[in-house]
Amino acid sequence: MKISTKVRYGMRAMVELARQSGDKPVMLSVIAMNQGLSDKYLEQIFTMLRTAGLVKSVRGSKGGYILAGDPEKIRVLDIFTALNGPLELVDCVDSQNCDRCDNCPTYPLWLELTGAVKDVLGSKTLADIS
Amino acid sequence: MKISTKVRYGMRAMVELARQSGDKPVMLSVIAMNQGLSDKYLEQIFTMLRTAGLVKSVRGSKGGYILAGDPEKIRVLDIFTALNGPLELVDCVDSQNCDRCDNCPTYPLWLELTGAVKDVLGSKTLADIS
DNA sequence: TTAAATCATAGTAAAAAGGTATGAATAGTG
DNA sequence: CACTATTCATACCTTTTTACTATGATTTAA
Repeated sequence: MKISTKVRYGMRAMVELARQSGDKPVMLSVIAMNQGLSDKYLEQIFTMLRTAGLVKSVRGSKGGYILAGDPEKIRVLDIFTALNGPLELVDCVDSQNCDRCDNCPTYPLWLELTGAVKDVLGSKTLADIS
Repeated sequence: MKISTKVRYGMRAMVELARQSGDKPVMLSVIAMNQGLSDKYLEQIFTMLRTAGLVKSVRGSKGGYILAGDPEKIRVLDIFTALNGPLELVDCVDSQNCDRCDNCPTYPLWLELTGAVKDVLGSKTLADIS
């Protein structure tokens, strides 16, 4: 059970974006350079962040990315799920696709655990960690 | 970020073992049957549980496994780490093997998150979920 | 028109997950 | 003692996921 590089890299990139918070877009190559990441891999990550509506892109020369809103309004949980997919530590937690779900002794445990993670991530914004 | 089948299967198996709590050892084939799991895969899982000192084995005919202690004394966290490996959501949390650790904005986040998970798992015993 | 950026899609090598298979070692039972 | 039932040890295998890399199209400022 590990946090993927997409989430880790993307989170760091978002913090950097928040710190650079001007009206001018920031190029991926700059972020990649500062954070020691691959340009191309970061591109994939930012495609996900854009699809999730967390950043806006400016195409063409002098383009780049900007936060889609104030860092205070962007929840860490939303960044996480954009890059990780839905936060469910076990498949049966969100989608009940297990036939022994209703008398499974461990189900409540996984539910509580997922809830604990969601609480931590959901209570913080990008501003909190920047 | 998902919980592995080893942890999930193993946790269920431990609950079953706790419920069958007699002085007689329980055969793996019985647990595998009841829980709908593969015998051979369960064997691997119980090897890990035994190595971690959570169960004791009785070899030979009429053999099987017994809990190494009272369900009240066996922490869910210990079962988890026996099957998952050390609980660190990110490598740098326990072993500081990242050179940007000290001025990494996301490090405290992953630390807190790992702590939250550890709190939930550490505060429960096998008796609590059985 | 050109250069600099994002966008889109495909490919790929390594690791991890999730098992199976084979046989040895051990111990109760007739 | 021989037989059977169990765990123990190891090796193997297939699929999925992870973590990228590559290629080229599209867009836009200058």
